[in-house]
Amino acid sequence: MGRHSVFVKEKTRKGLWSPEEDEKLYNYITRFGVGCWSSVPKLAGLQRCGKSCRLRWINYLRPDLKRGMFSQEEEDMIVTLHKVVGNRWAQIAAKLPGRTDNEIKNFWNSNLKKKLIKQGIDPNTHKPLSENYQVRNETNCTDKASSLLMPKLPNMSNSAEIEQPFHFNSKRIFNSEAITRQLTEVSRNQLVSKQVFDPLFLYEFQANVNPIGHYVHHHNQIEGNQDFGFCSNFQHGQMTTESGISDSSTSRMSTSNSSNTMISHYSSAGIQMNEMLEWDADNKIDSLIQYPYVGIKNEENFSNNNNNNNPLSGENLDVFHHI
DNA sequence: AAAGACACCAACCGCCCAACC
DNA sequence: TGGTTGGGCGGTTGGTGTCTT
Repeated sequence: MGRHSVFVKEKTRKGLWSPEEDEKLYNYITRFGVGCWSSVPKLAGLQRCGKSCRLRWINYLRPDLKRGMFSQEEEDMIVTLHKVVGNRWAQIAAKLPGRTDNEIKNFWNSNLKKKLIKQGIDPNTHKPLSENYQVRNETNCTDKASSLLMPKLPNMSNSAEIEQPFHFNSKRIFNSEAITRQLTEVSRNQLVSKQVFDPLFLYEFQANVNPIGHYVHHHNQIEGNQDFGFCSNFQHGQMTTESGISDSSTSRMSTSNSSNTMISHYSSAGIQMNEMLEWDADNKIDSLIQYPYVGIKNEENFSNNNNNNNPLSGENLDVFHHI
């Protein structure tokens, strides 16, 4: 690892974290805070490198993590931001409270990328695929996303064919089909050129979902954020649902089936206009990312919600008792 | 029922950069 | 001023679960 000589000298564990390791790290950080990561493993009694501890904390143990499914706003937000900043996941994550760059990156690669391609949009350029396809064919481009998926693409000049979902895994396509059904050529263009939040769309979207199971998990996650992102049925490395099925793309539904459906859905995005406007890294983005949230009622402040929680409460530490 | 294919995601790797000495 | 260290980031990999054949 070159400069990170510590990792070579010390016997460091690799691979998945055990519940005991999680507990040690969690207890240490919540008690003493994040100082020098390189000293954390020793002080916390872990045989991990500091870098690994940092990653584990940031991507998994951190109390303010939202976890669970991405809401439609979050999806739109990611697409919109990616259009502007590209693969700068950290920048995108900074605008999505409770989400990590790694999480967003994975979600993009496993879900959004394909969704965009299905919509006839090149995920790299955010332009219609038909144009790029021609260019790529001419230049023999070996881009992974395009080259792998391109052979399956229908003729994008035929709008009727665009409506046909590709032959993805029948279960996993579940959400995507619902989305695709909603997306006429016009609406799809709107999605790209101007993000539009459509509650009805979401309502229909959810109508196909078993109200129990995956969904309940997410519901608890968002509205009952008292447990810092650890839900009561937390298991090591997994956020399980009542049906015992771990989260997957299949369960990426909007947030609530309660009477507060839309409200919690709105707030679940955890995005506020003032937060966006504070983003000085790329001012040109601001104008782009404001419109999806116009008119959105944000009754809860995700950040505040989290800040009000006590990270050292027994409830939070209780998560490890379930492991 | 079993094997292969596929999808997801946690974690690792390597590079970059800023801070420190 | 140059070397070292630590943190951050994006790309990639490998394990695991699920689906298809």
